[in-house]
Amino acid sequence: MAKEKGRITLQDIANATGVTVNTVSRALKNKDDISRETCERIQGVAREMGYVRNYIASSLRSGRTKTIAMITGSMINPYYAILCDLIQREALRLGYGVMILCSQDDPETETRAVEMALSRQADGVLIAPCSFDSPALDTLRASGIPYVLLSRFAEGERDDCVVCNDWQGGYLAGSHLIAEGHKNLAMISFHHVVYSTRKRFEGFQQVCLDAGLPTSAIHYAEPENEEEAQRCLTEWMRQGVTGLFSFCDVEAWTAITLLENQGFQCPRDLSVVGFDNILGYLHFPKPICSINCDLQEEAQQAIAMLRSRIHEPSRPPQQVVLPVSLVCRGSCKKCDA
Amino acid sequence: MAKEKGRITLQDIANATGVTVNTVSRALKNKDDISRETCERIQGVAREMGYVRNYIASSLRSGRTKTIAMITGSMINPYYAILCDLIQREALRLGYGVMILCSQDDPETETRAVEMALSRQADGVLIAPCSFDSPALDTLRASGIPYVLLSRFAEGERDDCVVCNDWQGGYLAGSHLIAEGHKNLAMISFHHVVYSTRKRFEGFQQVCLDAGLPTSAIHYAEPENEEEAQRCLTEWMRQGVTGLFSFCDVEAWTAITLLENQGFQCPRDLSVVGFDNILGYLHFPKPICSINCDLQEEAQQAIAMLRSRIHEPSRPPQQVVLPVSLVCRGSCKKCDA
DNA sequence: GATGATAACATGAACGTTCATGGAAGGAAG
DNA sequence: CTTCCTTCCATGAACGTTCATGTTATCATC
Repeated sequence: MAKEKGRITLQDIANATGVTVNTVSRALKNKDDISRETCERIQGVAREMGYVRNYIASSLRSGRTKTIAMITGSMINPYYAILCDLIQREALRLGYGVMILCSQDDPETETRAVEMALSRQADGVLIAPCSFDSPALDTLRASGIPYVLLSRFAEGERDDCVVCNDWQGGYLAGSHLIAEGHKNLAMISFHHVVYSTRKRFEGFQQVCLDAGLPTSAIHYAEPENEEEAQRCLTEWMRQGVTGLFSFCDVEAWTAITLLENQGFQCPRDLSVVGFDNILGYLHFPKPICSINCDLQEEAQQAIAMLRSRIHEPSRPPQQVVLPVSLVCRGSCKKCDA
Repeated sequence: MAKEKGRITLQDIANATGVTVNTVSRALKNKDDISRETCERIQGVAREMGYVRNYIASSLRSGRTKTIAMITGSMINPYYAILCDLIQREALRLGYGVMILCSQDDPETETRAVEMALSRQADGVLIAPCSFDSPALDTLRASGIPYVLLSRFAEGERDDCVVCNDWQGGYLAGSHLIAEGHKNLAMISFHHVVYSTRKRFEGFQQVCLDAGLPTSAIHYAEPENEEEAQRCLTEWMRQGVTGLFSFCDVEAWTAITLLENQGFQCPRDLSVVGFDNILGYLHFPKPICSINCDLQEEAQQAIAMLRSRIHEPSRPPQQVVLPVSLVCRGSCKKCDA
């Protein structure tokens, strides 16, 4: 039954069933214009012969590859790894393949990634760009390929994007620390991811001001490395800071460890709130309060938006901002002072 | 210069330069049979027009897609996320795209993933299968597509594979604990990944026996969930276990946290050695002794092996076993007893 | 100056699908 | 019986590239 060499093609099935390739194609796609029995007979033979559709040939003719590209910084970052996993899961469910491309936060590599997506004729691109003035973004916009920005806002609202409510997250984090009685707070962010960091701090700052804290009790730092962070944290402890908001969970963890190196303990000496709630996904049971964004929701929304863009290329850009919530898990305690 | 609609094709460049598509194709591939000046002229015009090769059309004709599929359980597991990142990085360097497919350790989804890889005409597949009797593996073998097993041995050495030395890792972990004076040891593995778990325990057991420990001082458990793990750990502490070898770092962390819930501390009450050394990649500074395998080496070897299989489909299967080493970071201390 | 070799391109077909039509058979309506 | 409409399938072309094979010039060789 099977051919001598290579894979089974529509022609092989056509020969075996006595119809033309076109009829086989339509039958396998369950199109109308095919009698029920012919359709079932053809599908039966196809299954029996172990046919798998050649998407390359299919794509060349139809112009659709049923493949999307996901461009992110690095999957060594658990946040992006989880997001990629969820994106891939949703895509597979819808019959899409996902080509994952990591830029390593390097603009040149990011451009190569975009070119790879274009040359592979991806139906669309999901991208968490390195920065807003990324040349890769320009290439993407100029190419005409559908795309959706992830986890980052673009300026001017000219792009489709899905993002969590960074501002609200910062507000919630601060509000939790304040509710626990803390009156001397700080935020730390190791890498300055322009948009997210700024928005999170703005929300954090706002709740502090709303609670009547003086600006002298609202600290902020963007240390370049662990040594700098160490010095910064030590200084904050000396100044009587009792509540810390960290840009993300990984960095919260780092901060806690750095503090423990100095003999401090969390939450005894410092209450800490993180962001992303990745520890929930990672099943690391170490309890860290965090701001949770439903990444599965983010993944599904992103793919839905991309698909709508694919089917309606000229619709106006949409921005989806996902709500966040506080997950309280024990890295915070009531302030004694 | 640009076309009205759609992308630039070889035909467009041919029209612009006054040669045929074939000549353009050869020029862009730097083939011989093209004069130097024509070649450079064509490449210049192509660059100017913003041409990107349509790999779909290219693949249909040539039979090569320059795309590989990577099938793994889940990228929520940092170990696989890191591996995927490194694989992708190496592939991009060599001009390959990577379609990443996660099986969620579900055989049915894994089969869908293999079918996706086949239908997309991937040049080859890297797979860390759910299990050895996975039906997806049978489909893969029957399809004739080049593939390499990752992180898992197959029985019978009939497949190409790249794996780290699990046995040696277990031996090293045990040897470190013994060198620190521990005489009552245990190994814990939450999920029983058949091959790796068994090999790691065999190595661990061997070094214990070599050191003259009685079998009553070599404990082992495969708890199904955290409650069971909790009971198990508590029991071991009661029995005087002072050294623990964990299947992987994530689980080591879980174990440590479970112990801390009971008032125990690491390394004060229990010395712990993990596996995979993912904390090094994740920049989580929490010090955990671990067995390190060079994942970048693993990624490069895997891709090299896959490419050699692609170019020489009938060569005998190869097995590469990568050496491991102990990374000592402070979750162990000398035994007081 | 006839022969052959080589360089530099052109020509036509092919990859496996899908799209746009075409057209035969059968039934219903007038 | 004609006309018209379905239903069901066939025919031919097309997607953009690459492969195998032709076809000229150009130049050296004897």
